[in-house]
Amino acid sequence: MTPDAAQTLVDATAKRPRGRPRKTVDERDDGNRRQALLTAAAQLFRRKGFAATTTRDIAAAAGMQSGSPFYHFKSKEALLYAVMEEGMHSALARQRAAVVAPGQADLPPAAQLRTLVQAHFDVLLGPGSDFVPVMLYESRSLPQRQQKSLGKLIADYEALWLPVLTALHASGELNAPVRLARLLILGALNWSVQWFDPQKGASLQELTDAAMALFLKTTD
Amino acid sequence: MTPDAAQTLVDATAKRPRGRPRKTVDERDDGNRRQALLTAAAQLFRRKGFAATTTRDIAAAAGMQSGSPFYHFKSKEALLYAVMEEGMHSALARQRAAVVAPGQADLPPAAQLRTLVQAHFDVLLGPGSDFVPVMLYESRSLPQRQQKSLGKLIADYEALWLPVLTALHASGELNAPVRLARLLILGALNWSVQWFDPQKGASLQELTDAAMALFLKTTD
DNA sequence: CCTACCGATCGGTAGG
DNA sequence: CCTACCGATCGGTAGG
Repeated sequence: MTPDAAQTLVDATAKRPRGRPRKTVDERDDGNRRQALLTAAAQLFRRKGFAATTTRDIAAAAGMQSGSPFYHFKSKEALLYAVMEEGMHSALARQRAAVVAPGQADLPPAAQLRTLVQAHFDVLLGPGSDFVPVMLYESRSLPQRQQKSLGKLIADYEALWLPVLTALHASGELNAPVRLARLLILGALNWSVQWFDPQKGASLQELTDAAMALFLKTTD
Repeated sequence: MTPDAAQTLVDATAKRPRGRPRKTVDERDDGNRRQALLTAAAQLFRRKGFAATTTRDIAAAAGMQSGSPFYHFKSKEALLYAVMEEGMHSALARQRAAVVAPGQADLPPAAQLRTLVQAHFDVLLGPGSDFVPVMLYESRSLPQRQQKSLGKLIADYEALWLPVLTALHASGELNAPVRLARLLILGALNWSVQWFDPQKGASLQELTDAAMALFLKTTD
């Protein structure tokens, strides 16, 4: 480093306002590193499971040293909870947007169900879809306290399905008790996480078609 | 201990035949301890997951010391594999017996499907049903080698469903591509492991009814 | 966010 | 199948 360069740095420091020091472009983004941890954790938790994933794995995947995740999260469990919460929030936002989209409420119930099913598949299997599958398959790794907390979000999510299924039941298109039907339907969709391979086989479109054909009586 | 009692013990030893010493009734049964380990492991793997379960947990649940499981199994993974294999073997035997039961082949396809569904629910949720759920939810914890080995049993199991679903598709009672239908149906059933509570709510009978009503078009 | 580290736990083994 | 133990790994922390 030349004396001039050093001088520049010192000058820059001298000109800084009080309080939290600014960082350079490369190091900026406070939330950036935290988000990198979340993404890495979601991916690893999904692939290997929570207990089999090391905080060191996660740190490495986010380009950090082994102790650094604990600067952002109090514990490994807190990281898991954050992953699940982000997953549920985005899934809820996604479905709510679909439900309140213009004209959606005027569609026949079968078409409304299709919207829910398609969005659900996308949340589970689409790009960047590691968060919700972790929520689905690792919730027992969470302390009961936080399981209850997530339970509210899950209840909200499931509540979106009930009016649609009730309407379909009333019209004779759905021929099973509504609450059991919801559990079975969501199970059929959730299980796709275990076998769906985006590289080969069916598209999400075909999957949605098959699910609709399976669950609903054709009334036309 | 009185001198007489000690004398009796010594005499008993003197009268024993050569070779492997006989054990008393309480300690007998070579395969007994192994089976106790399998049962304990299945239960713990199901409740806490494979990675979160300690071989010490399993040993304690079977009434052994921490190192003893390794007298019966080469490794923790070998224990997991044995649990899964036993689960698949019993499930296969169960379904095959149902399929070849007298008169079963003469039943209409819908009734045959009901038999498969009911037996599947019982394998997942009935008494002593920890083995297959472990197989379903922990297979990623197995080395690829053994995953492939289990894959054959799984393929055999799924093959039992195909002719029945094909017949239902032909008759118009099932309205979705057969292979996707099988994946979705088994998913709906398998997911019940996550929510079914035998203490409250529906019975396996009601569950089966709901599934049949959901999947099949009524043709009567 | 890194360096250096601790205490606990865990799968597995030797030797009986 | 038990006793006694080892080596490695892991979640987490102090101090900067």
